[in-house]
Amino acid sequence: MKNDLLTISELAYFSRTTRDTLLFYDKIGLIKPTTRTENNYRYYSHDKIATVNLIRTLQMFGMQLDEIRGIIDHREPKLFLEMCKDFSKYLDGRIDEMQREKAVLNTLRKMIEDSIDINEKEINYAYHKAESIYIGPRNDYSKGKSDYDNLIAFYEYCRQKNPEMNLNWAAWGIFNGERIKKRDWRWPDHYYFARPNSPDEKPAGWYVTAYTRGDYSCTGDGYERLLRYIFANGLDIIGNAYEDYVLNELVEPDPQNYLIRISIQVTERIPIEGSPYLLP
Amino acid sequence: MKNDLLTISELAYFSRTTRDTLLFYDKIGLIKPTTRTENNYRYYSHDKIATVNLIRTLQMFGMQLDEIRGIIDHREPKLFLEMCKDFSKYLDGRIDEMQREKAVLNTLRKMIEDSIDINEKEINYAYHKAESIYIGPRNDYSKGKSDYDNLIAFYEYCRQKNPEMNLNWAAWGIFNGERIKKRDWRWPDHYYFARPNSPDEKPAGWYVTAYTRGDYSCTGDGYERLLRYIFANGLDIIGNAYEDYVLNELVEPDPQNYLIRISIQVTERIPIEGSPYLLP
DNA sequence: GACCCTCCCCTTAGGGGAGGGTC
DNA sequence: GACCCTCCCCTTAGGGGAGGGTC
Repeated sequence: MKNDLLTISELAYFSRTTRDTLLFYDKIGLIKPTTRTENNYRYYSHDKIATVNLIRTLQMFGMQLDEIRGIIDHREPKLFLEMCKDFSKYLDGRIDEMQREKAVLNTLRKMIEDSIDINEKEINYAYHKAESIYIGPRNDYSKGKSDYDNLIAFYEYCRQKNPEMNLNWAAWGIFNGERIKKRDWRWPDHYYFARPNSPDEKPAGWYVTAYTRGDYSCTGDGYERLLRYIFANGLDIIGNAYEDYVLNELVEPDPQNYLIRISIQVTERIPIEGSPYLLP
Repeated sequence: MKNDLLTISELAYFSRTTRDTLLFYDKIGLIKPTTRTENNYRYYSHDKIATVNLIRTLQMFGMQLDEIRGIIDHREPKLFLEMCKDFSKYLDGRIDEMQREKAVLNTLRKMIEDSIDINEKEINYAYHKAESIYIGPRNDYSKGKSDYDNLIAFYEYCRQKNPEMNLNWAAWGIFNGERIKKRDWRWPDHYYFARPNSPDEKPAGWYVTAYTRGDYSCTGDGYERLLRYIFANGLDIIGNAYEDYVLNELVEPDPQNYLIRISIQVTERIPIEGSPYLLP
């Protein structure tokens, strides 16, 4: 230290950064040394510590060094208050979205965990609580449009309605119950995401559930078993069918091992005197 | 489309990415085309759509492409559940920290806003509610250690106790009241941060507050005015002095314009019959 | 005309040396 | 011996052309 000036390493220490960073800031003209001696050594005044702090804070607000260079000599309280407000709003949005992501993650997790000890051939008949979901527009298969085209349209729809939305989770399918009765389960009528606090819901009620193994076009076997069960037990389809892709590309390299869960909303079974409420 | 294979642009469309990205993935061997024709055109099978989705999801979990390449052929439910748990924990931590950041931001904002229409020469005597703050260890000025050294030690202390903590906000100073009585206000005894849900607090009680303008070494004038006020009004110092750097390097290019707020905890004034409770 | 290919250069914010001089 | 300097190369995940061939 000479004349109360700091060497480059001292400044790095006091401003909790590295010598390399300061060399870089010098190079791009963001923080120039207060003076350079004849042997080219850099010396900095103490107030550069504050400048480094300022830069770090502005970086935290999401600014690039280029912008920061523009702003650094035009600081003023009003501007800072504006940035605070913006950043606060940004934090609100991120917090909100992260909370949603967590909820979706837990849904996925529970679904996978539940699937580990299922009996694949068993049909389940049970009451389901309502679930908040996000339903896309009705799919359009005219003019040779494929299910992929519809998936793209669904993602596009989500992005427009809700730009913050995380679109990386697999979308699932909804099939109108009337179509299932006609044994037409090739393509879903809607795509949907699990998503808390959404305007839509999968309604509460009684559902029959089956699992099928294989890729997304191999659901026929599951539907056949469900229809047989429904018929044998005097039930009736009164809502939609939901396909959830439980084990999918996220966890299974081989499409032949994908696991799909199909749930169809049906009538409540009226208990009959002397007979068990649920079939074995 | 030929033989049910996708061209590179079709795959890009269906997997909501760009042609450039797929060229890049081919180059680094992350997704190779299913086949290449003699003229070097790339053709992809449909299941590559799932692969792109997988990559995007793993990226969201914070993975680099290098790691992803290692994992992509070893997918399995257990591994995915692990990653879900890790990511969920990470989200919890980030949400928590962002909420704290927001609160700190609001404190800063309120302080700056409050300072806009103050009368700089006025002394304020008022009851303050308790505030949650984060206090560092006692500063050590032996062996020529500077206040900067102590600030570094404070930051280091914070980082060790709480690695997630955001350290970019200005730290403020605490001065023992007994030292203030002896007119020794050169260096703070502790540094502290505003921080909600901290173990420490600035206690509730009666405080006298003054503002001073100038850099961090120009606080003498403020303390002198406060001591005169305290004496003139028959008050006594019964707690610490807190220096808050209201307008600092974040908002003011010129250190001569920094604004510092000094609050000292004092006795409650007993109202005297016929006299106003507060001095003008 | 729209789509495909292969080079090749560019971006952010520094980090990591090598080779040589200075407190 | 610890610190300083100036080159120079490297990193991530692609984006943006140029120049030439193909559906």
